[in-house]
Amino acid sequence: MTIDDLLSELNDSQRAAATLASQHAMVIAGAGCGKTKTIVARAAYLISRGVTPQNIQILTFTRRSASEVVHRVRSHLGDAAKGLQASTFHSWCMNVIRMAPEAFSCQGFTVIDREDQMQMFKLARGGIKDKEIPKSKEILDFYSFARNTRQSLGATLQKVAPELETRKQVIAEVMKSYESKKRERRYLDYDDILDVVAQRLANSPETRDWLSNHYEYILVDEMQDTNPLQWSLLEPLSHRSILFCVGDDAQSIYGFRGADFQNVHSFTDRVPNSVVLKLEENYRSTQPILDISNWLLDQSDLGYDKHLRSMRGDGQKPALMQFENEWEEATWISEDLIKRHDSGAEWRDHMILVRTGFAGRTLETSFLARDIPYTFIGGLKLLESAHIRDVLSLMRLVANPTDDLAWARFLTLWPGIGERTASRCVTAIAGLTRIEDCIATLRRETKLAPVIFDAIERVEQAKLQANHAFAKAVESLEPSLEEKYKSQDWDKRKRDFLLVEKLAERHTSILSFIEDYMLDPVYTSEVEGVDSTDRVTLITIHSAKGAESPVCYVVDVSPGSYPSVRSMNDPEEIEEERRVLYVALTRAKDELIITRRNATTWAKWSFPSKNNDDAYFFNSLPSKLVTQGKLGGKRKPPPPPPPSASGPIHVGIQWD
DNA sequence: AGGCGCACTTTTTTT
DNA sequence: AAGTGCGCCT
Repeated sequence: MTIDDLLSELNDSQRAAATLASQHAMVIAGAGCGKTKTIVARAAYLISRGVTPQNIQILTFTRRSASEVVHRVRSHLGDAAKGLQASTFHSWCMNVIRMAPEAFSCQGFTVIDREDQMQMFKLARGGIKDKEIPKSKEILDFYSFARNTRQSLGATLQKVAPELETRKQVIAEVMKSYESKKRERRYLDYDDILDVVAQRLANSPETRDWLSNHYEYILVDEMQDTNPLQWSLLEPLSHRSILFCVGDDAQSIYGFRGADFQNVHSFTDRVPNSVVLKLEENYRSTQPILDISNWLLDQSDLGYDKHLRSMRGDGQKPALMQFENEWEEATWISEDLIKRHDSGAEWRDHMILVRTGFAGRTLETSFLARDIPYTFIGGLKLLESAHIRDVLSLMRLVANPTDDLAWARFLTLWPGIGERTASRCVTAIAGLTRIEDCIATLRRETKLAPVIFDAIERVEQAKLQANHAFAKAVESLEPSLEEKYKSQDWDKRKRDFLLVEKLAERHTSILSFIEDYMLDPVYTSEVEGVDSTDRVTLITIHSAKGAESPVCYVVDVSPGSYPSVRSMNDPEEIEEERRVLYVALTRAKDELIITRRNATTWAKWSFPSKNNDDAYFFNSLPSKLVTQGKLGGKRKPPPPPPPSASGPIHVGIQWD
């Protein structure tokens, strides 16, 4: 296929965007208006005009969209597209750091995830007995929000938790302690990965020149969800590289991570000599699906100024189904899926959108019981599950002996060693950077069983090949792990080990393996039923950005859930909830099925003061926009009364 | 004192 | 699924 064929598939506005001359641009595009298509065409166009693929960096939100973009450009241009890079901000920065570890002073660092961070905050908070300071999870959220918005702690607290401003000093102490421990142990948290690069770009003209020389063009997808920290990566490069950003203010759903939906509007102020282009024709959905989505935005006081027009024309009205409770809802969805599959539909054409990972669990159970093949995106990630973390802890401490979170986890796997003993061992080896020194010290000063040292040494000998190291680690830990998980799906966990070993084949270094899968998650449910690729997608709305499906179920659109009871104090958060629902509704191509149920007892009970019904987005939903499903909540007939007593009962063994 | 098993609660959203 | 709290055992 030639570039002209590709361009002729676009409409005028898309083509104008894709073939824009060398100028910074912000493309504002509604849901389903061909954002990905335009980015693909832009990249292909640039390459066809002689730009070296290596000099184009595409930044997307998830690894799925990254690989999709590259795949599509390749399918149009073939080998000419070789070397084209698309990645998430995090994996991009990680690659940059790997290109020149010395320039960023990041040799031998271990990337840590949220759970590790929380563990550290827990330790940092531990010494303080004040009951009024927030939980470690909250402090972590404040910390990360402050860094992503590049605000001071004071400004952050004022914004997200004004009632805690008087506690600022204590909270600051906890954060300082976290930061110094993090440095000592050579950890990089998710925010560090971006910040390290951002700091160098800001302070080292040399680094800035070196990096901007790499990129003639930077293409950014989902611009509305980028935050100030991410902007501090783009801005310095924009002096030499040309930015091409695509986004939709109405789909901004990462405010909790510091994104501001206004940023697509302020683009021309922030970037001199830039243009704004708009894509307004929707090719994804039929008009009735867009009618309800448009209606939802119209209800907002914020003027989104969005009216999606379908190029596909009329279609089926969305269905709104009412249920008594979540089990009834899950059962109906499962049975509806089976009905569709029986009449010839493919599983893969169905997507179930949920607000929380937790909410997916009931559906998961229901699918498992009925043998409906599915993938759950946004659920538990393979490398985050307890048994894999156990094994990784041994690999981590070998790769970075100052990693005492790993030491603590590894040591407590052995019988007779609990938190206390482990922490004493960790103290004994504090500051030692060579694994041999750690082993020697522990042998001398503690009474750890020799098998423990054998385990470490065996992994040490295999550390130059990640999959071998993993296999050795599993081998040594298997007896302990079997004991620990024997009543908890041990067979399934055992299968996961083989899978992770396979994933590790592509990697030599342990640290690069861990980095990669930390930033590039594999979900636990992708692992099961590897045989079939025809599966239903169960997905959180936040993970569903950019995704689409012929048939979409949007689950639990009930009072108290949209907006969520937790957001009702803050008008900004309510608006974000509205956008979350908007994203969900606009994923559907042909059929949209919205389910809801009576407010959960949980919501009513834990937030009794809130009137869920007043804020509910569908309160004034015009009935002509949907087909009301028959009320699923038919009450069961009352059970028959128990029979009355009919004489004494004799129980016991039969005597002959 | 420290380890460990058991019952109980508790879930926003992600890199 | 994992965290917390409690009480028993070594």
